[in-house]
Amino acid sequence: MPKQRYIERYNAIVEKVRKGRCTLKEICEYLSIKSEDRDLNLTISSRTFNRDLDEIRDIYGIDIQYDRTQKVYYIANDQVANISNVRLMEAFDIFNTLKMSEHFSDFILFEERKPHGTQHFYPLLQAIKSKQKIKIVYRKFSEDENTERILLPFALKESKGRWYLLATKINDTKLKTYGLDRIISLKVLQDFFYSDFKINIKEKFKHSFGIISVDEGDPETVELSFTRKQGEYIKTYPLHESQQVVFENNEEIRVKLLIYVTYDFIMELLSFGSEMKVISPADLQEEIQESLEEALKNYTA
DNA sequence: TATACTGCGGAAATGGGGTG
DNA sequence: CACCCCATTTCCGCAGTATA
Repeated sequence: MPKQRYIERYNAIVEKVRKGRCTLKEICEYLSIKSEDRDLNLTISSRTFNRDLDEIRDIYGIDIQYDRTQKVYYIANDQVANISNVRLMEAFDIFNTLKMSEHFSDFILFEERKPHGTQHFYPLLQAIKSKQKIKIVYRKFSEDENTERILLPFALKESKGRWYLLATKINDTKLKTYGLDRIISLKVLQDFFYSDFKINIKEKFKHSFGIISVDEGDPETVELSFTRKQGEYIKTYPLHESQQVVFENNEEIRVKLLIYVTYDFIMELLSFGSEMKVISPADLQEEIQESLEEALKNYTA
């Protein structure tokens, strides 16, 4: 897979242009410096450079434009593009590092987090971009047998260090999530689809915690009280994008979320143990309480 | 008019699969 | 496992086009 070289190049170009406006010459110089650093050859002709700009626009959504009057390249839509794209680039970087690691495996020891499924990352991205159907062999979380299915891919989503494919089955409008690490094999079909129903992925997941998508009901306002120590941590790594600090003193930090109360969210809450208390809503409070009491029974009985 | 962009053909590199 | 063949990917350079 010779993908890794040009993805590094994309990253290097974006890195450079992000730092400030620059001329083509400066970008080329930057690329040759990078080449020496990484012992690669990233230098390219202007033709390839232009193709790269198209690709970067396509994949990252970063629009690099040329300003004729000043003869410089710059990022046109940086304010919108920023966060999610940096994230995406990080993902690509990790993906590449993992790829590269095969060469260095004796010298660099990666955390054994099982990056299974990342090999499907790029083909999936291609399929999503060009709206091609895919055929996958999938091993369900709960079952042992593998099933084959044809899907219409829509998006990739990251949650807790894992990647998921959001896709629908044929003749079905319900969006499902598939863990990339549970996709045994993947084939991109030469069969294109037209999505006649609009799925607004971002909107759909705006109020969900992880990867469980909710089709019915409304998100709820959840208020949580953390101990000072845990609260500081939560402030730096918010549970959810809607998280707001409503109150804090020396003992506790309270935050508010607007979120679908799903199974995985509850599990997350339980993992805080005594460091966290649910303030509202009442039924969630009860549920957590019951779970903890159940857990306690395992030791007192 | 100078500079940047684009389309296209072909060369080189890469990877998969088959064969002995 | 080494080797070769073929398909695909990636890239370059040319030549023509667009833009200020």
